[in-house]
Amino acid sequence: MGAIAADGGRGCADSRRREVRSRPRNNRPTSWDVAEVAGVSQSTVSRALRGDGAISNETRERVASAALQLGYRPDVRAIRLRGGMVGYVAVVLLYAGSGSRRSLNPFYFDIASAVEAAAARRGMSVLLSMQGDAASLRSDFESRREADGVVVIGTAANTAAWDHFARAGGQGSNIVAWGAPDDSLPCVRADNVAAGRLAVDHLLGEGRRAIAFVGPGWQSHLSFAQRRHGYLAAMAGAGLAPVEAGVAPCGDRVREGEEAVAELLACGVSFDAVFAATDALAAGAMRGLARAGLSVPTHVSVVGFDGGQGAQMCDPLLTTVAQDVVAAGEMLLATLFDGERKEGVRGADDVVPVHLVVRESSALR
Amino acid sequence: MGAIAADGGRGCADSRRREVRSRPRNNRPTSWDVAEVAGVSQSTVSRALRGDGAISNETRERVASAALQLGYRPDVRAIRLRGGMVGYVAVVLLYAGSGSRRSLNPFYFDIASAVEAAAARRGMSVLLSMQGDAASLRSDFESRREADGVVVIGTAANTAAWDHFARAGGQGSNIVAWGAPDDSLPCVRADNVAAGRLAVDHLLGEGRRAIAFVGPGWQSHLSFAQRRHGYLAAMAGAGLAPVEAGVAPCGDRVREGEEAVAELLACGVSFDAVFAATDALAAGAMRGLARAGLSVPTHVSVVGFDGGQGAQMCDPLLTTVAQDVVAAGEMLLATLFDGERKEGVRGADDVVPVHLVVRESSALR
DNA sequence: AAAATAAGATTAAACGATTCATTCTTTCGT
DNA sequence: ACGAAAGAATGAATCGTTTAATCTTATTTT
Repeated sequence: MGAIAADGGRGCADSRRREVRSRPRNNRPTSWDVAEVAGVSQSTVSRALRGDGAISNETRERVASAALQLGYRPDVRAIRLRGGMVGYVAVVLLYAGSGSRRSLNPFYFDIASAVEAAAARRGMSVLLSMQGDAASLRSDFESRREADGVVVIGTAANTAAWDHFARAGGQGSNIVAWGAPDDSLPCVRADNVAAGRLAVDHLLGEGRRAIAFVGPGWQSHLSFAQRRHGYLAAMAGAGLAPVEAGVAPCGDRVREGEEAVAELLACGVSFDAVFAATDALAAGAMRGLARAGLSVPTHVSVVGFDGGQGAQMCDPLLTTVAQDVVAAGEMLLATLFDGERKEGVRGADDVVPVHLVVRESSALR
Repeated sequence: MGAIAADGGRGCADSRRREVRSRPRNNRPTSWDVAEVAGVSQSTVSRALRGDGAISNETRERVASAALQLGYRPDVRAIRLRGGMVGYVAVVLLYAGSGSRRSLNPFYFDIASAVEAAAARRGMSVLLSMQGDAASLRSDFESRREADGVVVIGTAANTAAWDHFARAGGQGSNIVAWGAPDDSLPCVRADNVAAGRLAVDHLLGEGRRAIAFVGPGWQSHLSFAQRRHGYLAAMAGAGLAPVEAGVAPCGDRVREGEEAVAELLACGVSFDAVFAATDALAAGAMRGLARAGLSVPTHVSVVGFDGGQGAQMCDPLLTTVAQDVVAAGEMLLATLFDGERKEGVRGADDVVPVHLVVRESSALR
């Protein structure tokens, strides 16, 4: 005690520490700087700031104010090195189509954005890969293991890529998909069946009876099949016969919607409403109707599915079954990180809710 | 010393090292494992793999094969902590508008995709941030410094954010912008003046004379000002009077284009063509024309600007001045990484080329 | 009053790479 | 043959945190 009082024991200890850890003052403050200012040890700073062990209130406050004063923020790089987490979620966007005709569904960006928001809530960042082929995935995320988890987004028909992901999932990679063609890997989906029902019920409420489904009819993709199933069930429930316009497996583009409607009209099939499995297909359907001199919604009502920004570029504005993207992002990351994995059986609450957004393409005036 | 020599220096050294660094075999191999297999020191592994110092060919090969055998890949977290480059480009997308009405220009994703392709060519990956406010930027990329460079994309009116970036750039952050409001930080732009000229010349070639400009007219944003300038110059060159429809500063959304045209019509201004500063504005203009019973392109031709996927959701398909996104991505990364920085003066070849894509909205039939 | 206990704070050991300063061999020039 | 220089590999410090293991005191128990 006496000795310490002689020249300030604390100051002495500090200067010694400073010598030991020669500090070149790179640029930003570290927990050592905070410790120096607060007059405590570095580990105390760490514990005080994260509210970890036993710390007196007075010390906690002194540390907090020192940190504030210096503008201290912990360095993620060190935290991650120490803690085992990388802090990255890899988001892989899969193209539809192939070769030079490949394209990305703009809605995927809405999902990616929601994933980023959910990741930010967990203190993580997003590594984006839009090149989307199996090769780039292998080099980026599997072999280097740069991410703590991988979110694959896309309804692509690229079976090679999906096989690859399924294999990676089987080998213990932390992976989850949005819109996988089947259930061979953990997957989050919208409530597609409800979506089909919702669309049909809305159109029935408007007095439509001959409601056509525009979308991939084959078993190629579970999400599409579910939407179709909801549509068929609702039609059957109303005692109406379904009208289907075939689209190529996983077909998801404007042109394909236009061609489907054109084919329907060419065959002389009559209908007064369209439920399209995708907003892009719906936009195409509206083009096809316009080409044939039919007015939306006067002659034909159109309802799409997705609820992204694309629906607002159309004219008339597209009525659509919107997915709750925020919930989707949260659910994807929960599946990746918040336990309850490897369950195999998924409950009904693993499904992202949908709701109808009524705009101009179905509002009879 | 004597003890070590007693039973074989190398073998003993290895076992000693193993003892010292108790290895819990978390999951993936480290450079120490490679060193053990190759029978060299850990630091030699590092130097051998990155081809750094003086290493004999034989050792290099032994290390390489050991690394291959173990499937070793250096851990980014450690490299980062030590202060090296990590191979990440942060891409920040800025919202237009604010609050709950904020939205992202879909074209930004095309740019982001091009940046990713350019980054992949350099062996780098993309860290995406779409939350885009100054706060998240500060926490993500400045204070934490996770990326080797930052690409900011957006024509947002969010001056606080831009100020922040300018300050970050001034403080030595490796940063480049696409579509900054001014030249306060390194920036790559499309050849906006040429774009305005291109659009006007095309419309003149169709026989149009009263060509209206729909876009932000004020000085709010350099890119918009340049497009307007190209328009004005081309009109003056043809001896025609300009027709301008004002849009809010940095206004970039469908609704704003629609309102601008509606206002023009309400004022009794007559015109037979529109050049819009953005595809979204052009889509809005077409909506406004349709509402007024005017047909595109029969009564009025419309030309947009951007050339992203959005232009293909419109009906009729939008004629637009397309930017060479591949060149844009390459140029952004070149500015970030390939020297020639801090020049202040930028030559004409720092401008991304544009070209006209003629589709339905201006093709008189 | 001595010993046991608990609270508060400190030391030091990881985490996994890079890199500078050494050490140990060899080879070469004079 | 001896010192110098080059070549090849090693040791140890470093980056900035977290956290287990200690070390002080102050307080309570017997």
